[in-house]
Amino acid sequence: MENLIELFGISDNLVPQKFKKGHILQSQGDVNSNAFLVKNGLLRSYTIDQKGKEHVFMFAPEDWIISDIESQEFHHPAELYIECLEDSELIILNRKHLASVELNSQQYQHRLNKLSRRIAVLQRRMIGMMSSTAQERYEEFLVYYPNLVGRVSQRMIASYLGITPEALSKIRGQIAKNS
Amino acid sequence: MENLIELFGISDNLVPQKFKKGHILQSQGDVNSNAFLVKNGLLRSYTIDQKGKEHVFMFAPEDWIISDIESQEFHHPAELYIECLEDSELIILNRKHLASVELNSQQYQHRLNKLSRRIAVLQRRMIGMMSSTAQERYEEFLVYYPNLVGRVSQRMIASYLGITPEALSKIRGQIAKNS
DNA sequence: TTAATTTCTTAATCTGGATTAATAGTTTCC
DNA sequence: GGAAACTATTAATCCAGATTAAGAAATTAA
Repeated sequence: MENLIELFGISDNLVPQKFKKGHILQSQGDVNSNAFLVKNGLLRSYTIDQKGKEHVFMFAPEDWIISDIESQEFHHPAELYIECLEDSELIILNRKHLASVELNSQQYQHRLNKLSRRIAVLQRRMIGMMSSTAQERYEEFLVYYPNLVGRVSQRMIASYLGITPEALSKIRGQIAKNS
Repeated sequence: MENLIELFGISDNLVPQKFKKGHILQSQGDVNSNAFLVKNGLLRSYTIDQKGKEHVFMFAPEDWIISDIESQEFHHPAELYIECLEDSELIILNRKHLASVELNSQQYQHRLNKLSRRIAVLQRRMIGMMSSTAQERYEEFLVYYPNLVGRVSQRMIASYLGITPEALSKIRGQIAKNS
């Protein structure tokens, strides 16, 4: 906990709050969106598009921070829902916490580092989306997030990969057969 | 120019350098990658995948900064090529410049803000990629980057959108017909 | 504990965009 | 200034993954 204060420069309201599986922490359109630090449990963010279809944007297991950056930093209505996939303990970081005035150089560097990593992940995912088949993306997912497999439904993995559950099921059948 | 110093905390080597259209500033695999601030001209970053196909990752017109964040921040070999699409004047920012020790709070905030915006753009693009048709993505591109249309070839717009030039040509034909 | 809902799978059919190919401009550059 | 190399377009064919449908297994709720 001290760690958090040191690294992020957050000094109060650090008591983790408990939420039940299925709880929606934030909805599309919300204007005062928060960031959530996962102490334990699992969250996901997702959108629902014009055609009513859900698309998982990211998963956040222990020690991850999840938020709709555009909404949080630039005060836009949130595009993303944020939902508990398991009973979770979370530290809620609102704009006030994150915009605390006096950070030291190390704390700023830490935040810059976190954001850079996020960009790197998105860059890799975007490139994968443009250049790899669904099967290749699934296999990469298994390598990058082995700890999420089994904890998250196939339906949601499919959604994260940008395909239907039926397509993922077929791919899994293929992989099982060829091995 | 003073502006740059103030905002970014970069104090030397600020002389812009000139490069010709077609010049490759950085290649996939390079280990000491830079960031490039475009004073004027136009750059793009792109990858070439296993199958030898090119995918445009981003365009950078005047006042944009372009880099392969993962390579630059985390010292990985670059995934992205960076190329001049027009004769350009650039300020090259190497790791030393960007890691300068003494930044003030405002300068840190400025950098955090820049990275957050980049994440917001990638988030929107990722969601669009998962939930919109090629035509919808093209129409959104026209709205978001009207100044790039005409300056960049159809081939590269198609690549940015994640489709072939033939598919984009068909879409353009459709749009022209229905209006 | 049973009923209702959700998840996963298999299979048939459909479709948006890829691939291949051919033609007509444009640029580039000896 | 002319050949070679790219760019854009149209059209025919193809295919990865979507859609639709239906049944079996697992979860949730009452």
